[in-house]
Amino acid sequence: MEQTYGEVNQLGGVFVNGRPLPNAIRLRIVELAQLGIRPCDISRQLRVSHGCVSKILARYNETGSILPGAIGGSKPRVTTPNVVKNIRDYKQGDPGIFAWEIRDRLLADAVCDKYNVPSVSSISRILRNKIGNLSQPNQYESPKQQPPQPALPYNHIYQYPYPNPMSPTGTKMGNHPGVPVSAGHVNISRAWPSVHSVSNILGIRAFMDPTGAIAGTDGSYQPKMEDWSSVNRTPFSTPHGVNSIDKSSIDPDIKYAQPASTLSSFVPACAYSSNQYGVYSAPAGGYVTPAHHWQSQSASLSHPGSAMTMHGGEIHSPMAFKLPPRDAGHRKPPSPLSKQQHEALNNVHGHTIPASSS
DNA sequence: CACGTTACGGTTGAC
DNA sequence: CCGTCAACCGTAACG
Repeated sequence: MEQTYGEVNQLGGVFVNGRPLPNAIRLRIVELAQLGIRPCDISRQLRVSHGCVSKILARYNETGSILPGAIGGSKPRVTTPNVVKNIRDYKQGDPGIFAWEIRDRLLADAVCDKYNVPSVSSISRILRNKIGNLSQPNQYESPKQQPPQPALPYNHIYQYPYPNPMSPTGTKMGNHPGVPVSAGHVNISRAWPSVHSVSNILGIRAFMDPTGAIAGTDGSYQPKMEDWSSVNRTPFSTPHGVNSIDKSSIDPDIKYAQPASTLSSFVPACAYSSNQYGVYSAPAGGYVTPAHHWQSQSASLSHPGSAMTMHGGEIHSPMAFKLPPRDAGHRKPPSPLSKQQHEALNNVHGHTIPASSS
């Protein structure tokens, strides 16, 4: 059903209402920002609303992730069977106990951590609804849920083990190996200026959903981003600290990456750029190609020096269909960008879009 | 002019 | 299986 046509914003950029911007663009936003390019310029160059640029950048600064948040679904329930059970125990142990006292005890007993401890009102509700009259202990917790505490469904397994120091016990996510990281080489430390790296993302994505990675190629607006997004999303735990993403993971392509030179450092293996764009553009682009990882990467990395350039290069697909670029073209102000920056911007240019669709 | 914020219309996915 | 709901999205517009 969703052909997901893209819509065109005032800047001439294409977007799909309700859906996150493709990773490539998000990444590019961060990259450019790291180069010192101003948000307003990034906005114009990538044709993404400044509000969006602002939001992505802010999120990146805060979490270290460029990925969108998890869309849909329900918040993880804090009132897991285990929690309910404990509440019941507390109540039975001391019928006169106050909800806030129960809350404190949950924390004290490490049943919950500050991130998932139920609110006082929730506890009251639990006492009222689920526990009701203790007098009749036969009614146990919720009817069905019995599953091994779903803990945080949100960040399922993919949650990354944040190095974060303060991580609250509770939210123990599935930290641990499970993660994609397994991919052999971890780290590619490609020295991003910031601690966090964005690079992997792509990697992750590719890694997790190969098809998806190239996805766009088929013309559809990419298969489910949320998948990968969840990868690094950090729900609530560790409000910051998240640097998450981190490099660890992936970057399959990195292997190709050569010790790139300086610039490249800013552009992680370019790996991403290529396919990422596919996400949106691919279809029509004519790129349809065989899908594989394309040339891009190879090509690109090859020239360290010009790294960015190329990396953008592959994107060339003209936005042809849909919006005549006419407007955009000239508006570019004489911003004081360094040459390097300009280059960076340039390549970025042509992002296209899904428009096509059939 | 730059940019933070937010209303709005939209999508997604757990329940 | 379907509807509801709450989370997220990006744009547009306001300040």
